[in-house]
Amino acid sequence: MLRLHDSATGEVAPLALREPGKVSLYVCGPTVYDAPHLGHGRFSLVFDVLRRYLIFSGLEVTYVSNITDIEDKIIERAAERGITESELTAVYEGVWWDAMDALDVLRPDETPHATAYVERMVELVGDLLERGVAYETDDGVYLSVNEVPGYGLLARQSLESLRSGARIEAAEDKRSPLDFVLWKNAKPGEPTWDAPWGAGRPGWHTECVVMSLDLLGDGFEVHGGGLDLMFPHHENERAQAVASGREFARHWMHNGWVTVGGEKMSKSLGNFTSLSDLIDRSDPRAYRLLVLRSHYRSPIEVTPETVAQAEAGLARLDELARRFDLEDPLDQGPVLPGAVDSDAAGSAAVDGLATEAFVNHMDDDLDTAGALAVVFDLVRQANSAADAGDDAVAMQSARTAAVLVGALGVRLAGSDNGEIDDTAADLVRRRDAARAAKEWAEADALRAELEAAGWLVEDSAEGTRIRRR
RNA sequence: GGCGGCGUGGCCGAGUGGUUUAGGCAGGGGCCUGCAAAGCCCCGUACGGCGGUUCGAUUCCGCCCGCCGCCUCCA
Repeated sequence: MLRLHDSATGEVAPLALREPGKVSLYVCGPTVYDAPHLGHGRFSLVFDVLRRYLIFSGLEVTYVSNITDIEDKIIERAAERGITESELTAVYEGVWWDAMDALDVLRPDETPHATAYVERMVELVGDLLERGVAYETDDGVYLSVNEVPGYGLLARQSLESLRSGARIEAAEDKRSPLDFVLWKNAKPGEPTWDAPWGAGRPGWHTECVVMSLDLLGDGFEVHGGGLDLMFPHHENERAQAVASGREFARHWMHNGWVTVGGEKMSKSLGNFTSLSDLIDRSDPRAYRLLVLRSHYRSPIEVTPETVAQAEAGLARLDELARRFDLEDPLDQGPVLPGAVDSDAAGSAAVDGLATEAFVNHMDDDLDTAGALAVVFDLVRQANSAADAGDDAVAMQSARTAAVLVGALGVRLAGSDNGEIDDTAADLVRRRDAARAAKEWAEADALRAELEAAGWLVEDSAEGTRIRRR
């Protein structure tokens, strides 16, 4: 059984299901006012891996991740560009999904948009006002954190210590500096929606509260996001839910930072910050492997060097797929638990011990680095057995490696050698002839020519093989 | 000020109270190869510092040093 770290308790605990066999995840998605950066990529990959692993474990998974399409920054950015908010968000939502597809992140089962849920948010705020836990000011409606049981749970600090650390000016009409806005009263030029207490727009990520509870129901299993969302973003979501008498998420998961030079990545740093840049400059699978190589709660360094290391690891996996002519495990979507005991190719079944080791690592709060080590051990075993002529063992290890790596969402680029054009094909023919005639100088020259054209050249019993590099 | 995280061999990065050990990348030696490439085999004996607990600590405890993060809208 999967055990996960819970940000609310700081402890690793078994995933508690509402209903046997089913699990629901809500992951805070992007605010679409700009292109995604590496941090967005990381959380998407982390929770995609979780989702795939839950499916691999045999659970029926419902995965919801929102698009926040109304927010201060959206309004500002749209105004700067002289376009409407919806024009702006349409553009960046498109960029978002392109990046997700490139990373092989599965589309969520539902992707609710904040603007489609404003009515429900109005109901929630109305309910909170009725219950007397929220109050109106000239600016809007605020939640009174003193009325919320356990406020500070995710910050893991008491209300008192939070209050003492508050660096904001004790604002306007707020009763407590920690009270936060649920509804912002209308300002000229801003999008507004009607509400009984006055037109305006939603405040503190009320959409996540409404959408998660609407789509997944009370007490859904996992709520996740980046570490920076823990407080105050998620704290405030929880506060709204709890204050309205609802049971919110059972587990809170937060992934660590992407760092650059040891510091939290920020938009002003480095040129590797854009997710699209990374995808363009490197094998998109490299980022997944990079994310997988470290624990999801640890910071990761994304540098040209670490990306290159990941690509080198990928090359090793691809080489395995090529050697054993393995199918891409992702071709049929997420890898299902049946993959480990089926015998689809009519070849040896998978390595049970290795699979068990893999599962043990993953069940331990997603020790993907350990799980990956199991996979690489299998790669070596497969090659080693094949070198020794033990094809049955080799095939079993290779198949197991493919299934397990597929369970993590890593695609194998086995047989895709790139299109071999006529010029290259001709060079290959001439090289084979030269080699047959033992004209080594000529063969070497032809190899150099192929390499200069971007081909990776390998000799084999069947003759010269080339593929794109 | 409050709260939290981290410091592992050239690099990245797991893990553990003690028998052999992560794993990847890079590097050295070897096998294979016409030469390569790929693959395989062998090699580095690492855990910030100082104490403590212990038969024994990188792993537990304390202190120190260094780095990083959160404390109102940042994944």
